[in-house]
Amino acid sequence: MKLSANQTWNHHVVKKGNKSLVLDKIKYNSPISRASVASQVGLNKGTVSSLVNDLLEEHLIYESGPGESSGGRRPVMLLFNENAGYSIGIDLGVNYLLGVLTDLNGNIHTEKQITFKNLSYEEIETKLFETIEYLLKSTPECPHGVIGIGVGVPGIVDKDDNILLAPNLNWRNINLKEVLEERYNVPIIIENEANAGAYGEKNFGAGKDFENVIYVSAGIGIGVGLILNGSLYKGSNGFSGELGHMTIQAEGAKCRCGNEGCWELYASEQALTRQAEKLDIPSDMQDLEGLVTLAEHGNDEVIALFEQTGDYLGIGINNIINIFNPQQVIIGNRLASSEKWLKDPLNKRVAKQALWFQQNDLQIDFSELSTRSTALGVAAFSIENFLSVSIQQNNTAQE
Amino acid sequence: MKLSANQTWNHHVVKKGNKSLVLDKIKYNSPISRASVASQVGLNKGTVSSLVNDLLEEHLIYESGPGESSGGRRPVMLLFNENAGYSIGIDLGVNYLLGVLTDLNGNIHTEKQITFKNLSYEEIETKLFETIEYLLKSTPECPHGVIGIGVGVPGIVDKDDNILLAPNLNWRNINLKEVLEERYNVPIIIENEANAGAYGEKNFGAGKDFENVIYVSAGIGIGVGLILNGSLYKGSNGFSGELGHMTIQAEGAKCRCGNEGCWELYASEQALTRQAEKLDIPSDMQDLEGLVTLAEHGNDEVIALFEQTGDYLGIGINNIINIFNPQQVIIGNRLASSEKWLKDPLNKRVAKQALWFQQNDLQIDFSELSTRSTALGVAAFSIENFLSVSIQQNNTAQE
DNA sequence: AAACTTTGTTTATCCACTAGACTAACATAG
DNA sequence: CTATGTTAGTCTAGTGGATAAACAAAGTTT
Repeated sequence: MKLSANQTWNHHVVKKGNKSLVLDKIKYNSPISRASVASQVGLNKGTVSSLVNDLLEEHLIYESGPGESSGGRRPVMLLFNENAGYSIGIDLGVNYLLGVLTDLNGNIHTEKQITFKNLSYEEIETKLFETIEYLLKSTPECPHGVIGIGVGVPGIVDKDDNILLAPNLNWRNINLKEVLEERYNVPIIIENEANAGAYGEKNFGAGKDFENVIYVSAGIGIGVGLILNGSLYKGSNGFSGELGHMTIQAEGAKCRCGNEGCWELYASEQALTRQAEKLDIPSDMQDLEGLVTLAEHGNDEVIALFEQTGDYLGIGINNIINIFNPQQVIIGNRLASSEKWLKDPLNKRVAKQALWFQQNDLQIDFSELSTRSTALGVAAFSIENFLSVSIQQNNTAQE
Repeated sequence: MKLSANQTWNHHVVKKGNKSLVLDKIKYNSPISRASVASQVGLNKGTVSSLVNDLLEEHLIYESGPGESSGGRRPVMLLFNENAGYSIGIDLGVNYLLGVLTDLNGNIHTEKQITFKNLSYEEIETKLFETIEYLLKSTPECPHGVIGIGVGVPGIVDKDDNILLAPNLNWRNINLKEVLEERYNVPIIIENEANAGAYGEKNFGAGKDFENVIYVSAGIGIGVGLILNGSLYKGSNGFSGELGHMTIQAEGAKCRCGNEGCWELYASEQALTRQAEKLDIPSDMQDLEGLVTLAEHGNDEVIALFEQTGDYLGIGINNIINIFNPQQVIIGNRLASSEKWLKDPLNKRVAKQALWFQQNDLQIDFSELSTRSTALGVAAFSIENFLSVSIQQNNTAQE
């Protein structure tokens, strides 16, 4: 928990902080008794009892039957009520839309995916509404209902959740947040796809155990989500992580961004398919899915292409390691499906070039949530927000 | 203020937090009355009175005479007691040693610089002791004496303040912290030179007003200090910011680190002097100082060399902007002395290539503290540490 | 001089945490 | 089955620090 700027410290803050500690303890160590919470968190038994009662009233936790005795009175076990509310997360891709309805632990309750091509903003908006409403209808009865809707988009999102630019969708300056807020009247979060993916993996996927995680979203382009000291770093305007346009080849190929030698010209899906055009393969096999099929069938040229891409991925990841000294780098998004061929050349490049001391305690993994990282990530933002606000509000709402 | 892991919230924390708020208010807005502190910080008048009394007892602040009346009783003005203690900061360079004694506001009270060449570790240690003892002797009488010693080194420092590797000094695995702790019995901080420089500029120099500042220490090599969300980011083992070994030219020139095309091969002092060797200039003018002199005299070849270096600096800084979306990038260390010739090509490169939205609210500056960034930075670490610990201790020490 | 303002202290009250007593509910030994 | 010991959870009194409001001090304004 962190204090917002210019806020003073008082008993309110203390209670909120401790309540959050207790809730977290229960969430990640359930089932657990009040006594164990007290001794593990370091709070007094009475304090824990009182906070637990609050949390029970708010339906954020519940009591299950008595647990095993360890030589005395049997404890009442407490569990996090993952069904106290549900969160909607939407991954809005360039030619697909993936919506999930999750409980408060990120378990998927309903999932809906549609694909499309070359739709206008209005048409996509309609599809988005349909998806959200489908998910809303599928929400089970629960104390808090749908606690928020999050949308991950392949573009630049500023501090006020405005979509400044989504090149592959041809969007500019779109205030999707306001539209959704008016229509659904729940908290809305709009976030860059890579940031969301990073948050998804950090909360529910491969990054659960680490504090410094860099998520490389390798899709048509490359975006990067930065989890530093356990929380998402967004930069001063929300534009951090544009590592796709990091120069790895001075005086290299021209990029549409105006720069030369950008990483994503060498290591993205786009780079892969462009190279594939030069090969002697059927034109309907020149997309990622086609190339994967060909590689599965042992096409050496295509496999070499994947390996080259893996190598270039390694160059950028080596830079990432030097810059951030992370505990973990996760490769996600579309290219993660080609782990099989990317992994070895990537690891080889890093092993060869990364400074020796950087290679200790370093882990390079592929996405665990696969195509769901982003959708689960934005769902996680809402959940996080709900839990902290909920704890605050009920503090003041008490008579 | 941030809570350390696994700590609970109680009255103590509240008091510490508020005391810190009050002290900061006085420090950065002095002279200021109790009443103003209360209304500006948002605390009750009585609370402020009590906290101010604590701070007075600890000599961290003092009362000056009465201020101007604004229609009622005249206020008693409070000021931060910058002379409550002094901090020693040492910049241990490859061939020089700069020591400063500063007050708690980073004002330099005593300064001592020596230069040397090719000394062994033991010899440098002796020089270091001499400098420290000189500074200790020059410390004025004050309530808290010397509150800490910090040393900035040109190398890799791990989480435990061990100097893992300082290539240009030929040091490996040196525990300077322990040596100094035993000898001087005050808190010791060892920090990488770039991290310290970043902290120095953030606290006392060009970066005072910003929360996301990237400090590029362009010396023999390149190191980078990262101030993210107002505090120094060190990575999971303390090895962040090795941007000197960021690849900007895949398949480029070989670096001693084992990698190819590292930034510092193109944009450091080393890069500059290596290029200078190829020019037709006297060999005793081939170091940075000589090149500066030649450039001052209008040597076109040398000026072109500086400009090329500025351009390459721009490439890396463009990467930095894409990665961090900072409010400010500061170029410091030895190359900052050549601002005159580096600035334009650097800015041109960034203006041409950085994404348009990244260029808003972005400032690229050269060091304000010039050669003193690192020394002041390590001094600042001790000060920061002293003030927070001091506030804590006196909380418990009260009878 | 009287009335008003502003500063800073004091007092009473409130809130959340702690320590420790107490009650409840179990296990185990005899 | 009873006595004793152990663990879980609640209750009570006490404490620390914050707040609100009254009050005292020291001005200015009319």
